[in-house]
Amino acid sequence: MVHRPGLRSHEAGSVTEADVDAEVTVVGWVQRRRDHGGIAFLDVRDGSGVVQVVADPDEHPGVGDLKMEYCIRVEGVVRLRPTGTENPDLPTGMVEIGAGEIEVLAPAKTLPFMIDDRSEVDELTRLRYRYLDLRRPKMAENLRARSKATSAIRRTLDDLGFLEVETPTLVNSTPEGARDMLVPSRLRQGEFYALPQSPQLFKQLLMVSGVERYFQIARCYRDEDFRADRQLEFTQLDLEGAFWDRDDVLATIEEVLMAVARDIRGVDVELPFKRITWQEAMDRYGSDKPDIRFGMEIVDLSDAVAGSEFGVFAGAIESGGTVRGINAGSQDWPRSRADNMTERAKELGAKGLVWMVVEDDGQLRSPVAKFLSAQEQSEIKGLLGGQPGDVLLISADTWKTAVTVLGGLRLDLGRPSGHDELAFLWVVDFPLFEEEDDGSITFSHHPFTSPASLDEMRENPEQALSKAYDVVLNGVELGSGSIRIHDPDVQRQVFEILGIDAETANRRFGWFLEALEYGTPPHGGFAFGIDRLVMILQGEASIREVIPFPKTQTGLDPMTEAPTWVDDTQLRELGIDLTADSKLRRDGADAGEES
RNA sequence: GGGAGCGUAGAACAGUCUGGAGUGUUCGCCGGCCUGUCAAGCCGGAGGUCGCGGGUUCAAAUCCCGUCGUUCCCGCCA
Repeated sequence: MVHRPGLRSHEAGSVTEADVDAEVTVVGWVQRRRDHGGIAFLDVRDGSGVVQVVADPDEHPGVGDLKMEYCIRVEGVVRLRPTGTENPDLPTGMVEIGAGEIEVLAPAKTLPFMIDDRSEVDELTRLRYRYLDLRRPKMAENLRARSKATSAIRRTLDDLGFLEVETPTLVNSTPEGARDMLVPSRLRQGEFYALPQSPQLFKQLLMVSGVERYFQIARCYRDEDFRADRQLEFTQLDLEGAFWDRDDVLATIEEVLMAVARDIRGVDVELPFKRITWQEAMDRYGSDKPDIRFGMEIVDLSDAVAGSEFGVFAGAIESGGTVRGINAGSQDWPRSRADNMTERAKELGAKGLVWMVVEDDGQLRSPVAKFLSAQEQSEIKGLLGGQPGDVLLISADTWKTAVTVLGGLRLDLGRPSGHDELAFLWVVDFPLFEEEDDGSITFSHHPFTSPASLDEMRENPEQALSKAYDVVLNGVELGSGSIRIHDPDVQRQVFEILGIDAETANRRFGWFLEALEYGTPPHGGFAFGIDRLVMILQGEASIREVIPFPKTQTGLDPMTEAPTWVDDTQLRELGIDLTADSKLRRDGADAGEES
């Protein structure tokens, strides 16, 4: 099947010197009009690029009416631009089209904002007119990149013999993990579906079903607060393989990610990706998703200050905590900056922050210097490699808080702003469980993750490792996976450790436990966020830039104004009553719209 | 749930700290001129509920309180 040209003979961006003297028809939007009175230039843009059309106003008296973003069709003859007027910045810059016939296919209203990459427009306005925003070259390129990503994923997995299988998007709600997006049932009043947070259990069922290699480009939903890299709905590559162990999963994901990076960036990522254990990631970078594009690693200073007279240091160590530091390098360090960093440290959970500046003479300038012996100061400086001008930041706290705080400050102070470099990283050997604030135990990945060792899980669950792994790109968690539990008895034990008693487990997951009873192959898989991946590959700071129609931080689509109120008839069918407060606001909003 | 920033013409901003007539810049829009531009240029013009409500004041875009919207962050996100 060939590409059908439709109304055009040539794509605007593909007209070249080879087409000189050819009669061509191009269609597209008027990017710019430069009207010199006796001659007028039109930049005509379609999906492929821009070509210059030259019109004589005597022959085309209407050319002056062609405003920006008018949709037009131009017939004409391709010719070389006169010497000296070529535009080397444009792929079509050697040629132009001498206009024969110009037809307005559709006029355009005055634009709410300029369709170019130069103007920075408020995001609310962009989203209200997203269809215009998507015409901007950068956004059009982001759409294409996204398509390339899914295409590379499908091609790679198809080659590897994977089956693309769709799983339901109306599923059971589960109270664990993220808040579910709920959908009320009409046929079963009072009951609710949930939109899936991931196809987790269905893909495991597919392993039981004999689908040995499954994938799906799956829309997933989590009803949690927004961030620059979080929306209510997002798209994941979800995959699973039977008779697999960890390295089979990692190698497959590496193949996929390499293919996507190659298709979008044109670079070959080095395989295999680096690997780091969770413990090492936390110790060195204070994060389970380290950005390894820069150093500024966390250093353990506990031994150097164990006997210190400085109560903050000594106290932390005596109570089982630790003292850690980073060398933030050469920084301007006025009092205000120091205060800001201290505030930030507190925001990240610290009680305070010790800062030191290495002076030209090697002395440490710090509010706490007077509490530290010369030897302690010297050891701190030595361990952190402090050179004159360097700022040293030290946190004394529990291990978790100390490394997390320094990890956060490290990102604030050292993280590269762009995404030119692609630093993929596997984080492996995650803990199986983690402790909640109330002391209870919860899973760190999800409750279907296989423990690394059954004995360890039973005897020492707090320390037990899991067969879970994350892939990280430039400090962003792209996704995670694990080898799953395929033995129903092990699964029941994990539920029990999590405080889910047998009766509850059977009620909620009995159907799944039963499925595991029928010869379930060992299996494992992975899921990564396509939005986040494309965001980084495109050098964007927010996933909204690579999602065609995203929502604002309060879950609003400014264009369609979703979500909207529904009337009582609809609610009655669903057996749902609004609270008095919601009703008031709804009826107030309705009245407001009518007036 | 909490913290911070922002909200002034169709767009992006300056003006707000230190109150004094809606004062200004760039782009767009309207009209005119212009035969080689490519973010064309030149001349002229229109366009404002300073988010909204309240307060202080002789006087509020500016100060105070509240509220709405938006962005970023903390919590949250298996």
